[in-house]
Amino acid sequence: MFELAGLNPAQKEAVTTWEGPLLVLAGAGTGKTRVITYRIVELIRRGISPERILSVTFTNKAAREMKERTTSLLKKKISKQPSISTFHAFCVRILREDISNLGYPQSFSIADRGDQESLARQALRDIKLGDKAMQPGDLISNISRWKMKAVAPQQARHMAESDLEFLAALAYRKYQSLLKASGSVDFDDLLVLTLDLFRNHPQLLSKHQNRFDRVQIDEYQDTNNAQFEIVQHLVEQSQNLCVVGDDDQAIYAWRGAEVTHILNFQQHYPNAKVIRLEENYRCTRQILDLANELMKHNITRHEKTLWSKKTSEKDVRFLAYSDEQIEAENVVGEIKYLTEIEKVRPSDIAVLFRTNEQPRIFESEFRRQEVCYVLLGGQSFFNRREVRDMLAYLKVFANPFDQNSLLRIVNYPPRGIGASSVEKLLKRSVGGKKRIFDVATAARDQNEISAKTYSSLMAFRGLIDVYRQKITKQPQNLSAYFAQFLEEIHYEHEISRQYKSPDQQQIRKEMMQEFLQTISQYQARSHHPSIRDFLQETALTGRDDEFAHDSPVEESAVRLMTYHSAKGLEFPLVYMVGMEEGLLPHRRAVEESEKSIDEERRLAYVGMTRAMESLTLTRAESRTKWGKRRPTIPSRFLFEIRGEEDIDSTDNRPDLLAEFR
DNA sequence: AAGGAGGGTTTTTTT
DNA sequence: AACCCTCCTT
Repeated sequence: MFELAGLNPAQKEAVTTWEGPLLVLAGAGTGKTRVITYRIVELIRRGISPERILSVTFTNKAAREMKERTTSLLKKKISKQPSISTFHAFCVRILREDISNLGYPQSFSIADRGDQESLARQALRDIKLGDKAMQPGDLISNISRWKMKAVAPQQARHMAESDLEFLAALAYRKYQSLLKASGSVDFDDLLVLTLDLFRNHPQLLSKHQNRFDRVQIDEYQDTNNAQFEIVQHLVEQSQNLCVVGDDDQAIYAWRGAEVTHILNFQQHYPNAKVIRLEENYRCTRQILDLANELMKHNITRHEKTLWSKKTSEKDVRFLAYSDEQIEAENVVGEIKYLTEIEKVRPSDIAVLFRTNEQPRIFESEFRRQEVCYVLLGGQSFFNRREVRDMLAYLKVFANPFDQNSLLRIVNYPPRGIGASSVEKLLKRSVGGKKRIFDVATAARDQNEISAKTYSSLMAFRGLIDVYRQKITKQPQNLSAYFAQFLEEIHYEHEISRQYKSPDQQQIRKEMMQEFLQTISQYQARSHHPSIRDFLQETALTGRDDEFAHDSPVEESAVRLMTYHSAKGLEFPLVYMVGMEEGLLPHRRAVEESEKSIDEERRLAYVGMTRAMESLTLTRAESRTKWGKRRPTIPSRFLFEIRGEEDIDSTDNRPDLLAEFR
């Protein structure tokens, strides 16, 4: 037990409280990951069989690190492993076993964001609700909200209070039927279907209840209703639930997370014990004081007093530059100096921002000044056209009924299967229930498509089948076969043909190479590689940063990421850039409500409390957006942090804000 | 069917 | 500035 010697009394208590419900209110930097990890280790030492322990983390990265940490703490090798995974990955495991009870195929695939978007687009088109009235993204978030509240498409239609809502409900139905017809589930379905299983199949529920008798949930403040209920079902009998979180770091309300779950834990679990961790080991007092000051402006929260023993001579810095170009130049310039002259480790430095558009200018500045950087999180890689194409090909290989993906690539690169022919085939496919290949002969016989188109289509089907078979037979050659396939369809050639500028060509070919590399990396580490498994992994975890810390390049690279992706991480030096009204707090939050401002404030708090030694907040006095340069207003948070009036003149704030919109 | 020109729209955050 | 859609010509 001597490892526990390093823990403070509160931490020790949290680690050794094993029976019954436990709520650990752990402020930023108070060692909550440590507590969870030690709990797992102690439980195993106490004789609880590892596979009976379930620990749910928020990100894949956290799960990975927790696994590594537990194995190294245990010293002895154990034959069975505790279940440490994200919520979604946990649900996938359950569904792989039992989803057939819900009328889905055992081998369902997971629709990623790109799939969701094209399904939504198609649904909106079919409902004749143009992109003008509702963006695919809006439809997706509506659908997500419905699903989290367990509202079926039919119900949604009856509940609609406006025409737009009614049409959205129709689109929801269309979306869901297209999704199901392709044998896929989306992210929300993973939770909703698991809950469905638990609610309506008692014998399956008790199977899973008996499987786990210790359950831990990290970042509990960010659980949504479905997750909350799943957990409730799971621990119904044992009540051995430990949740850890911090209401001040709740930043996922927009995704359906409910802070009330952590705030009302004691009502939900009347026997709950509550332990507070309030000593911060991460930040210097200078940083922590300002962060606490900021949070005083949020009214509805658990009062807590975070304190730190760490001090430093360095103060938190507030810097303003004339525009975003100068801001980037200076921040990168300073980082260059720090890493090259002061020999600061680049991976100890993080640049944090609110939106995914912000890092662009920093990226080119890092490249120009030749400082190694890495852009973490974000789905930008998977939004690239080339990557989406290649994913679509893989999906067609993996799932012949994935019509959505097939449509994306059936004529790309162009092979003589035009839009109007596809349109006619689609009409015959009965809403995706039949494949376009299967209705092609009939369409040709009735002269709906030309003989030429027909033969291209059949040749394409043949090619797909050949490669599908090759890959199925020898999945260990996945990446080689796929590269060969791309060669055969002249994909790279198509890039050169389509993009005139050498710059564009190079970037796009690099994307293609990078994707191929992602496949080889997957193949190298997987014991039983398969397309389906690869796709599942990419859908659940995005691009694999998994081996980030192994690779020497990334080890020596400055970190760039959003506040959301920085959650749970820490860095000796942190730069928060673009501290302006409209960016942080984001414009949409400002337009919405006071509540959304509170969440933006928590976002700023999360950002500040990532910093261990040094924190710098910068802003640009003017910024170019949509091709227009506009003056900006300092973020209100800058004032709140330092006590209202401190900062430069703010007389014209309301007018400028109007102009910003 | 293919390719190009032109016009309009877009950017919150992600498992 | 990047992307998508639509329309027009070949």
